[in-house]
Amino acid sequence: MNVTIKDIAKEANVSYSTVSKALNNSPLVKEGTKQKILKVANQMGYRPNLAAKQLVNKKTEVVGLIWPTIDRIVLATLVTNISKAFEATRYSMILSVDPIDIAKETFKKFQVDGMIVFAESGHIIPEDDIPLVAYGVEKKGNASYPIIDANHGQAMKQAVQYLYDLGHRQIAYVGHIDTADTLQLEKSEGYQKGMETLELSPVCMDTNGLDWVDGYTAIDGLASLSTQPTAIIGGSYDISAGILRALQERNIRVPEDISLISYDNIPKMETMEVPMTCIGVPVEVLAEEIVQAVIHRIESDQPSQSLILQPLLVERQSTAALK
Amino acid sequence: MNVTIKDIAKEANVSYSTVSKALNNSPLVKEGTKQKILKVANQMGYRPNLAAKQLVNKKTEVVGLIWPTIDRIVLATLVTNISKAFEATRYSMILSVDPIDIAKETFKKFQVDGMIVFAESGHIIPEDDIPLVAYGVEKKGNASYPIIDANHGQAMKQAVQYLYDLGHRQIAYVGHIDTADTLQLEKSEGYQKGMETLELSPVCMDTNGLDWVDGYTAIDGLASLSTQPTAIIGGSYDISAGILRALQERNIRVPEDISLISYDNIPKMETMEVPMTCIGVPVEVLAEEIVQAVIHRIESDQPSQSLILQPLLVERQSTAALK
DNA sequence: TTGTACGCGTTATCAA
DNA sequence: TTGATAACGCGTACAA
Repeated sequence: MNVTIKDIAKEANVSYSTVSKALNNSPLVKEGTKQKILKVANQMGYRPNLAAKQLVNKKTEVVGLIWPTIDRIVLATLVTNISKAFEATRYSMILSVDPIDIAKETFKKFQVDGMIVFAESGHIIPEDDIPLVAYGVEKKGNASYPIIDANHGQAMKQAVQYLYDLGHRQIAYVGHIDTADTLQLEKSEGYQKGMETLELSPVCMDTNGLDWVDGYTAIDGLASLSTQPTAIIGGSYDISAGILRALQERNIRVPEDISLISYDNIPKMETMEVPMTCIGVPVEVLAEEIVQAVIHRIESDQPSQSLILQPLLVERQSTAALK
Repeated sequence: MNVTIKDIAKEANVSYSTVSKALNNSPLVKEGTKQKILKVANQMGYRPNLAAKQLVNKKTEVVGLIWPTIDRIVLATLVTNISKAFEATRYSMILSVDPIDIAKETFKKFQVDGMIVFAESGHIIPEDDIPLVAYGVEKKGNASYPIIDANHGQAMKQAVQYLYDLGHRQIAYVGHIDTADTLQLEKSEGYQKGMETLELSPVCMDTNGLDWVDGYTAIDGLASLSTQPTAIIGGSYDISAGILRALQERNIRVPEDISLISYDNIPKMETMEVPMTCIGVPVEVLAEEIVQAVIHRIESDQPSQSLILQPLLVERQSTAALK
């Protein structure tokens, strides 16, 4: 049997409503008694009963995160960061790896206050009464919920400009190009626009996938290019890791022979064999924005805005000025 | 505002206690009224309030799964399968990716009925009042909770025997050998014992890691072996995928030139470039056993037993009899 | 400043 | 077979 506020009341010789007030830090109770009650509660190992609270408040202070594509590991870092970001709030987060519909049912059962959804690009989620925020979904038509996403195109343009400023003119993009995945398309298009703006001719190497091995094997095509690039932009962490390895095996030094910059701004970039210069919305920022967005949506009546976050370039040792 | 049993009672002209009975399919209510009530409830879109139920029952019918090492993707398949396995029960599952201690706190707050923990090998989890089942943790001393695990050593012996029966005598093991990870050690030791039993001399190739690339690069050492293996046992899915690719790039055909069998019994093995013969506890079985174990622990007073599950060999096209 | 009493939505016990 | 009522643990208006 768990200890309740009544038990505490008995122990502290006060009524249980006073205990309730004290525990909720109400100004309606004298500081002295408050302290005494808090102390007793602590000693007895009191834990509030969420169910009872919820029954009264009609609030759970829980947000559900729906992550149906658990096998796409890229998002794991983001999930971890979102989870951390919630620690600073009064909300807790629970996770479901079920398909969206099933997960929504489960979360409704739990009466979560809000939901975050990671969905495939272009996919619209039917929204019902529970506040919902989506991450990385293309805004087709008018979704009724806010969408948080990174500005992938802008990131690519910025990467091109950065390399340009270092003196590079032969800049290749290695990523998944021939795909229906709008996220990937935004990246390759951003790269191309960036190149055109600077009057450079784009060189794309298609990885035909998003895994390490795809970046690794794409470099096989390097030799057959008519002009050798002095800098490469990798489309994602995994791809860039594969690229880096492939270059090293060919004794092409990074950054002395080729500069390499990667999309995705995550801590792992720091600890690669060659610490990687990268571009993208820092994953902590992304997490924080997503968390703030759901909370805002839950607590405010004003409609929440969709949000496109701007990328940040972090310079490390994989890029250098052209000699 | 959600519809409650009282609303239904009013609508159906019965008392709300009758509604409660009807909804719980109690035999204490006439079939006719039961049907009527069910129909009304359905029409009104009734959803039971979990919090209220929980307040009375002291049960949430929720199990929490703690998965702190979210970045080790191997477990993703298992998580998905466990989630599916729960669908057939009256329990729901929620997930936390926080460190064990924090996750336990969160789950206690939710008053989950039980927990499943994926922990690092050799790590003992302090258990408190709430039923707990661990997966894949070495039983050091006497943990107070049951541990479900696969018999990795046995799996390796079985793999060796299988290849032996196909006529192979030069059987190499490619996996992470020089490590403190007891899971990996059990595998390599199982292999060695299996070889010794058949009076064959073991040949180990250390991958120094568990990723795709580790299997891929380990094959670099193949040429320098004094005797070429006719069969290889890969230590995990990722490793074997790397091995397969490396072999193909060297124009070594699987299974014509070398037979390849992999540890890990997961559906993905089926869809590899060469459908992979594999050994291990089928992930669906593992999931089912884990789910049954928690539920048993929750619902029965008898102490639950730890469980070592036996592997199953699935023959596909990556292995063949020695010509 | 503290205590009393009620209600949240449900189950369970007992009386009708 | 049905209905009234207490209880679960907590928050809160209202009374003391």
